[in-house]
Amino acid sequence: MSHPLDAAFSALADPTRRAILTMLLEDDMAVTDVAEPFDMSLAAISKHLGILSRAGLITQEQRGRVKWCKLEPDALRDASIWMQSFGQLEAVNLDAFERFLASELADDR
Amino acid sequence: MSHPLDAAFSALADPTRRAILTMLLEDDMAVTDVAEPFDMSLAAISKHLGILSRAGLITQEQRGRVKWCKLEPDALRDASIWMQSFGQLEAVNLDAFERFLASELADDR
DNA sequence: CGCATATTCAACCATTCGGTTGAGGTTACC
DNA sequence: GGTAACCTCAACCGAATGGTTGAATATGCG
Repeated sequence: MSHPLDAAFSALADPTRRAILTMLLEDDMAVTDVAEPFDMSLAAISKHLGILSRAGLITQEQRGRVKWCKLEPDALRDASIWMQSFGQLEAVNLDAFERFLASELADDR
Repeated sequence: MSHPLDAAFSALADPTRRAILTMLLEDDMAVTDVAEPFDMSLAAISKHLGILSRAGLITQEQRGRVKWCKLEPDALRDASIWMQSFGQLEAVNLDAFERFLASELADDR
């Protein structure tokens, strides 16, 4: 799973993980509190959090004996942009975009 | 995998499938032509197309002996909307989009 | 110190995933 | 009609996924 989008999208593919992200939208939470509403073991939730963390969708900060989980909304941006490109390319003039890209790459040295 | 978002995101999690979607952005294609640039069997591509189709990201129309694959960009909307709810991802600005695509092309997998 | 709390680790299990191969069913062409 | 082109099906395989349990590791508290 080398590409970062792989990690992001496959992290988002699980409903439990999406629910966790939604919870974190309201506030940062400790692992145990994240686990509370779910009907599965704490260890399972811990794994889910690891996956979200490795995908960059959350960060975890240890403070004392509790580990706080924090949403990292920026990480959703690349994935969001990738998806929106399918809607937007119609609006955007593709030729102009390609010329832009060519000049961008040319300038870049 | 009951929730439609599950299907959409997990379909997007595979780089081969994202590459297929990108190809279909340019034009509708026959299954064999979709498969051509990839270093894997036709049957494997056929499976990928089935997954994309079941996720609603493409539609396939049989015409004669060839089955045409067509991008269904609307299907990305729900997933996109879901992601937008996370924070201040202001509507994608074109600069970010272009930078992203440039880097995407650069690491060319 | 001793015990409870918070979290992860390790081993295991069933299921799904992404690929292969080989056979088969349609459709088009000479 | 025979053959080639297009695509899927079915069976199989190794690896990854999502869950379990029980033990282990820190940290905080009385």
